[in-house]
Amino acid sequence: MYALVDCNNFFVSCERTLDPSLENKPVVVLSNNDGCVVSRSKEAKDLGIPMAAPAFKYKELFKEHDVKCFSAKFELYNFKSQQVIKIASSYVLEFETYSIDELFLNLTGFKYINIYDYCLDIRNRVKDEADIPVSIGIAPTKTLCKVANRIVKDFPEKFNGVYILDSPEKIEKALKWLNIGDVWGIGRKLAVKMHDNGVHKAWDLLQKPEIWVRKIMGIHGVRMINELKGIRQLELDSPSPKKSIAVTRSFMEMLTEKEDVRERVETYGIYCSERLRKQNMCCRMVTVFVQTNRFRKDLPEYRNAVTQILPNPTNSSILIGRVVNELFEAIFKDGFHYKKAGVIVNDFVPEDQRLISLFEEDMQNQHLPVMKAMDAMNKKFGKDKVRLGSMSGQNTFGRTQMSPEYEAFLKNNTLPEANFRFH
DNA sequence: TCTGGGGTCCTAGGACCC
DNA sequence: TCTGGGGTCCTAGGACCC
Repeated sequence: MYALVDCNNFFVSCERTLDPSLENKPVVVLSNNDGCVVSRSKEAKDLGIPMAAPAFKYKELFKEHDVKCFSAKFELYNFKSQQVIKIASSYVLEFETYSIDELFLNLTGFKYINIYDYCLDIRNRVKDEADIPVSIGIAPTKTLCKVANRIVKDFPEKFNGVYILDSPEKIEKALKWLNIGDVWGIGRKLAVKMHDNGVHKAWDLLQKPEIWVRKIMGIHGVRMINELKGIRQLELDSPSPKKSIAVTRSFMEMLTEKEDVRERVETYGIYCSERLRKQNMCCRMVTVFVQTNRFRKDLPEYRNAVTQILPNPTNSSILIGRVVNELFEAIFKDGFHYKKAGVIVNDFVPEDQRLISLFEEDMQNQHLPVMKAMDAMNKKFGKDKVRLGSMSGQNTFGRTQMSPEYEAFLKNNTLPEANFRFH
């Protein structure tokens, strides 16, 4: 059996650890620029605030019900996440950190202990020591663990935070209850296709011929039906090195000046380079994209992206900045209101295993010592304290005022390196 | 006025090779 | 004039996840 430990309303729960008076009140956490709702307390969900709701549309509702809003504080969330992982994973020999607020535990071989009590103990200790409430779903496959977790969350008073989904009877009952759109791996598009074909509950999918599933969903679908039947298709993964790094942001205000957008894009390129160096990796491909505000139908729309393959792999901010600049020149057009831009790097090679083109000058090794020195200084004195001339160093997105509790938190905690897919 | 960010994997189709 | 077939590799785009 596997267990899925899932933090309840994770970002909101983190906020509550700083300010316990938020308990039992509606609370939301907002994305960068305070644009969207990315985490909601139960009370906020009950008010009908959907996930990813644009904050501006709900201003009135927030006011009316005194919903507490917070800007995202990723340093805090990472720190709390590490605490939860450390406690929960200490109970097993093998685990997988699935995301910032979820981890799978391998309970295989736990024959002679009561799994329910064991997991209840995990839950209580995480609550006591990290002050984060979690739900635990236990089942023979990862996909069924997700289902079990869903059941825990939907019937809180019934299950006390832990539910085991093991017998065929329980599984059948659960799948006849679960909407197809709530199955792990069914997104919005697939849910529509399912409904069009009379598949409304998870159970309905199991009644479809495999050929059909294969055609509609590809290889995912076949894996999914087996997982739902309790036949394991997905193992626990060990952390794999990243295959791409992206820095993309919406701008607070729309930008029309070429130089303003250029400065942003170059800065994103430099951030990508820094993150590459942190992993001692070089990239062979750089992509730059720019786009206008897709919601403003009254303004002309434009979006474009372009990719370049580098002759020599690099992680030098200077070299990547230069490429970003060229690519930016290739796609930027005057006369548009730009809202978002980004830089993505991929196709990685370790710093010490680079293959160099015979014909192209290779500056990587000359730059590297300077770059590493810059990184060291920024680590010591603070982000962007030492930077290239092309960066303005201005903060690019707004944040609400930091609370005294958070200031104190930042001061008192050495923050671990993030190694997650963020939500 | 105001609408997130960062990832992974799969597939179809084109280019190219023999 | 008529012009095969199979394989690989790469890429763009689409789907999903949190």
